[in-house]
Amino acid sequence: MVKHRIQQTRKNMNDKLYSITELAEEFDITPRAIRFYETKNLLAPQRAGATRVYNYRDRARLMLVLRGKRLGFSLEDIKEYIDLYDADRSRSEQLAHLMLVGRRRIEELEQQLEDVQTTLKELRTIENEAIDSLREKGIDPEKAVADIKAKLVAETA
Amino acid sequence: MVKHRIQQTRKNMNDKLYSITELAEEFDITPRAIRFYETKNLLAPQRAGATRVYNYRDRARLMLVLRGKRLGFSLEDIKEYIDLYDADRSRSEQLAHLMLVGRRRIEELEQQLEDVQTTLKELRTIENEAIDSLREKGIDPEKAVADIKAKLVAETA
DNA sequence: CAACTGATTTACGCATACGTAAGCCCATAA
DNA sequence: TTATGGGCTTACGTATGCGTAAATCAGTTG
Repeated sequence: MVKHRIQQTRKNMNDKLYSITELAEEFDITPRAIRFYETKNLLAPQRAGATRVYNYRDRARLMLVLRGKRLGFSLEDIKEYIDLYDADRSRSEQLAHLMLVGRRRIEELEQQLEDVQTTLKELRTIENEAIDSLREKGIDPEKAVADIKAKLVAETA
Repeated sequence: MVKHRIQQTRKNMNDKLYSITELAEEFDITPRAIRFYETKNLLAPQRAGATRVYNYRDRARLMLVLRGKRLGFSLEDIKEYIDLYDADRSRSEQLAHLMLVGRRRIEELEQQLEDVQTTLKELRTIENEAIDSLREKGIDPEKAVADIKAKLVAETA
């Protein structure tokens, strides 16, 4: 029974449809951006008349796009990446192409992984040094940070 | 003696100066890009007359810029990051600010680390599936990839 | 039925990150 | 001395990734 309920739930999830603004609000982007991705062939939602209607697959693709953006890839690169998912797996030439393009991406990402780890180390070192310096001055680092933050917020207003 | 020689070597390394094209060629970018970074205050080489002369510190900064770019950061963000290195460590307010900005960057990079790892997993899965599919078809995956690669190179020419 | 909400297209605008001349200066090799 | 190889500045051009009207249209509400 429980299993059945879960199946139902998941089915409902997968059947769920989204408007462009729903997706925009969920991912904190503008409808304009979503439409722009469509012009770049990153999305292809159904239409109800002229109105775009997104299903869970469209939503998943959008999430891939946004992750790609966080990684600093261009929309063109992201398209190539998404195409890897949708690539025709029947022809062996396509499979080989998939491997080729995928491996290039993997190399890039391995470099990026290294860069991120290096930078994280550096930033944590800087942070720890700052904490030590503040303690030596008899200042509570956390309080100092909170104060600065409050001050910056105040300046914004 | 050996130590002395090492010192000498390092001293020579540190004293080494570079022209703009030398740096450009070393990092596979254009002199124009390097000059552009300077207009954005990411670099500030000495001048011999009008000619830019870069020392090892300038070179290190350039490397930081390029790593930031690989991470997908804007030049403005990169400047903020570099400024963390050069920040005034004497005033406690500066130290607190350093912590604040550094922590924001750390959060971003932790998200990015997660994204990179997730994407790498997905790509490796895709690659392995492609390899399996090709093997099932009695095709040597490595040869297939090499063939596709050669074909694409041929098309370019 | 008018007004309001939310969606669509078309189109111009804008910041980022350089590319690409164009024109000029300077040094060194032939 | 001429020319050839950098380097410099100024300035306009360009691709990417949307933002921002402006005008329109369909559906809902008072």
